[in-house]
Amino acid sequence: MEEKETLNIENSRSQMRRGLLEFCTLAVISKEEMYASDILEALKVADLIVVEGTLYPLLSRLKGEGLLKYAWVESSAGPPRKYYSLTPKGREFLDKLKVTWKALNRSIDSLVK
Amino acid sequence: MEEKETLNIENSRSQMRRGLLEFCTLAVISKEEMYASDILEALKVADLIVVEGTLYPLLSRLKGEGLLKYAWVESSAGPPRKYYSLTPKGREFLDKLKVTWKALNRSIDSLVK
DNA sequence: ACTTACTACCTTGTTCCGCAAGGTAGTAGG
DNA sequence: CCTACTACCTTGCGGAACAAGGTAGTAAGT
Repeated sequence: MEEKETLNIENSRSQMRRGLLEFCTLAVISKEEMYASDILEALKVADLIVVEGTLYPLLSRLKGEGLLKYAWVESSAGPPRKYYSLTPKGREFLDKLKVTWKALNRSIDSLVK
Repeated sequence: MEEKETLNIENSRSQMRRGLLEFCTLAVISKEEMYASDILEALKVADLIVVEGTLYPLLSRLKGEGLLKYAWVESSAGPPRKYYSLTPKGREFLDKLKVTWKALNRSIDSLVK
């Protein structure tokens, strides 16, 4: 029963990352059109572990909300890929999230300092 | 169907705050013993909206994990209050979360910049 | 040309957690 | 004594991350 404790910090870390995924996903796509594997890689480099089962539904949701669009692009090796990019609405949304992020940052720093 | 969009940014903001609540709650309690209303107030001041229905289960969970303890203190006006404080284990845990927070911060800044 | 490996898409079921709403009980004041 | 207030807590719901599993197109070896 006590070995849960070592897992616990990991759980808390996941919780922290949670909710930032949407923001980060939009942020990486805003720099460059990407398909799912690119996005996973970009997030992984920034230590934000995500798995396919999380990303695909997220991308679908963001597309459904009109924040993202995609284009099929044939790959030289393998099946075709969906390359995602931001819609104008997606860019506006990302800008708002950036503001939110900055504010949240200040709030938390004031609590933690 | 389209009026969801105005709600959407609020939803995303909540998602961002999510996962940071545990961290912030421990952080405010670490500065000073507090009971639930104090904690709610402290978080509200930092623009982290939380409600009772969120906080009570969280406090119970953290107590169950041995990160918090509490002492009953009689109030001059009203029912007695549970004043929470961090256990030694809670302090260690909070320190780890601070490190996590800093790292997360850097990661996200690198994605967003 | 057929089988194997690989890549890329997506779905299902579980679990966790925040939240809205509602519920209990002790204290104080008219 | 009864109404208002404060402080505790629980229940039911919904959203989202994740693990695991599933489909299908392409390529490469024999």
